[in-house]
Amino acid sequence: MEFSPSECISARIGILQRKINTIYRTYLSPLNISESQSSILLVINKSTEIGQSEIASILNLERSSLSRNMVRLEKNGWIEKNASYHPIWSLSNNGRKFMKTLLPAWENAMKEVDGIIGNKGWESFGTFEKTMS
Amino acid sequence: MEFSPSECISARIGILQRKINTIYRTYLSPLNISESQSSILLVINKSTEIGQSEIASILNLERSSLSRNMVRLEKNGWIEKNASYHPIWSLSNNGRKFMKTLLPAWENAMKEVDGIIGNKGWESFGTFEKTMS
DNA sequence: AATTTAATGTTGTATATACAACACGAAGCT
DNA sequence: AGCTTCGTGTTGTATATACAACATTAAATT
Repeated sequence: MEFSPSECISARIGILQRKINTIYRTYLSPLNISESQSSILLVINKSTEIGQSEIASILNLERSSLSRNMVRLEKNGWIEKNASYHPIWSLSNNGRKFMKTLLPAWENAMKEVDGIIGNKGWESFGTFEKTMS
Repeated sequence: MEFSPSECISARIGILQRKINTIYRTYLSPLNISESQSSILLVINKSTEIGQSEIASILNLERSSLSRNMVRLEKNGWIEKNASYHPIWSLSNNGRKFMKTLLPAWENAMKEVDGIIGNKGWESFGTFEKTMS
């Protein structure tokens, strides 16, 4: 037996993500936005205009998963598309306004994580991430 | 601005988990079991007998989330409990049999991840994990 | 230009997850 | 003993995710 079950990388990374997302939710839920939706907004905000498949590629999300996220974000009035099929997405006016409250909340979540993991955490995570890319 | 949005730890760890789970699924789905359910079976298998709240604590799962996972695992016939409330769980005969096919499949998933991340990946992940515990 | 093929988006179905609210049971307290 | 409190388990509701199947558009081939 080469590996011990307690080493299970999938279980371990799942535990870590649940811990991190719990922290994020304390900052994001007052704004009525989830971590997943926040991630997508950050991607759109960075690119100004971006195709749906490119968002899926960046976040490694299955097409159908992203499709449903986009419906939710659009329903919340934060994003808009230029066509019904193969849409190019951008933030709506409302969405740009919303980013002004989202970004500070997101920064606070990042700061709390930073206070826990420290430089050592950032560095080791970055090293691990590179081995997966 | 202290952090750049592209550094978002929650988004990044989500991407990594989706990548890893995709690998796991190629090995586990032929056995008709999900990664989450597999993780729980590994925990029960290790402890022989274990309370539900302890499983939740080990995997950092919300009570209600675990509750539904247990229903699914029980429905699949892999686990059994000694009481209807505050149950102590253990593998069923069927479950013990199933572990003989699950463990090799799980090992293959681990080996594929190992081939990607290598020693550097394991070490950096372990370092990161410690900063979160 | 018409047809075929590939890429992309959505819908059906199932699992996974969390929070809130509720239910139950075990200790403690009086 | 009766009541209260706390820990624990389940159910209601919403979001998140993936795969399969289908729909639609774009691209390529003839």
